[in-house]
Amino acid sequence: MPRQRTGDTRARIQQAALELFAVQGMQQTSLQDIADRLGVTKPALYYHFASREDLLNSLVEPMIADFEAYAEGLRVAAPVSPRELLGSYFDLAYRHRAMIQLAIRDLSVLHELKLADRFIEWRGTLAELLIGPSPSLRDVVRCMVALGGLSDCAVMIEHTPVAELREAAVDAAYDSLGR
Amino acid sequence: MPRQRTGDTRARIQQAALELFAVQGMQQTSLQDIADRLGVTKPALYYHFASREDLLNSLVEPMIADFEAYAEGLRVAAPVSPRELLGSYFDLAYRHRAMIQLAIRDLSVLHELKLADRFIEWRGTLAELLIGPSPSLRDVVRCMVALGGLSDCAVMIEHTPVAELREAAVDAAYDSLGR
DNA sequence: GTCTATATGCGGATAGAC
DNA sequence: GTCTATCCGCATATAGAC
Repeated sequence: MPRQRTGDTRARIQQAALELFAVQGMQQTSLQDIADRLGVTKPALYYHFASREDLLNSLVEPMIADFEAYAEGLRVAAPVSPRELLGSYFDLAYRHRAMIQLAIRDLSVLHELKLADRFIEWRGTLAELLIGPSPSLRDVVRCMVALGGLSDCAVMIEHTPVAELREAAVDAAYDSLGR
Repeated sequence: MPRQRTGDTRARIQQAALELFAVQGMQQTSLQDIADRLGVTKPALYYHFASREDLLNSLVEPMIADFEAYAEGLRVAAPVSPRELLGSYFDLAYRHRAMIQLAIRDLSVLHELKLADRFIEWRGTLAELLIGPSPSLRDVVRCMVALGGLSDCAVMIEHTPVAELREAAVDAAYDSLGR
């Protein structure tokens, strides 16, 4: 590989980290591993990131922003049909499937980064749109099956074209709502 | 608290470990933490367990045995109806909900303990009974939504009486199968 | 921007006294 | 059965030269 033209080292660190995370998980990946993979030393990383947590945060940031925008958009937008909602939620999960796989594999890290609370909040927003406020137990259950199953399919199943997967997943999720 | 009558230290170690795991996760809990909680020192733990991994294994063992017996039982038993299957799977997940919560929170540990493969195998056994061999994409998706949603409900939702929760979850899962 | 060298701490694990 | 003392390795992080 040719040497990088200019100072995009920060981005290269992030990419190396993601590649290693995908193989061995976030928590099992040390700064040493990352530095080795780039052929630099640990202190070099500290020039670009204040701390390990700073690096992690920079990787998770884009997903957070997207999820937060999605939830906020739903809050202010005109009501949509359940199928539309399920479909757009699938798309959201699918966009960030790589990061979600990491998060699932290492929930503790997301706990460190204080994301768990936000996840719950996002889910709550969706749930209320699907089944309204003060839902019954049956509603809560159906909502958990629908949204959980939907994101599971988006993240865990490899299939192209995606449109096929999306349609099948939305159908199953919709059925689990029991109308 | 009164001092323990006799040498049930091994069990007390296991209990202390589980309590700490529930609060801070398996991977984040060191032997030092466990020893401190019992008011003993680290080497004392090594009298009762050969290693940290040995301790972890001893905690997970009962669940493994139960899951394996369940899968084996299905393999040899006469075919059951989808609703019966979903119901018994709910019961299984509910029995071990505490341990499953830990496992979800720390998938990497189960990876260490080489349980991931078995989990996949268990799921496969169930899936085949639900949708037969060589399933279509739509079948795979529906199966993932049904079984994933079912165990999510068994593990994540606090509700008594359990029978109510079970019925609602099985209904939702059954609907997601689309007949 | 990246290096060498180093501080500091915590993790699991063992030796050997009591 | 439990202790004190200790080894070893690896983690994050910093100081300061180039």
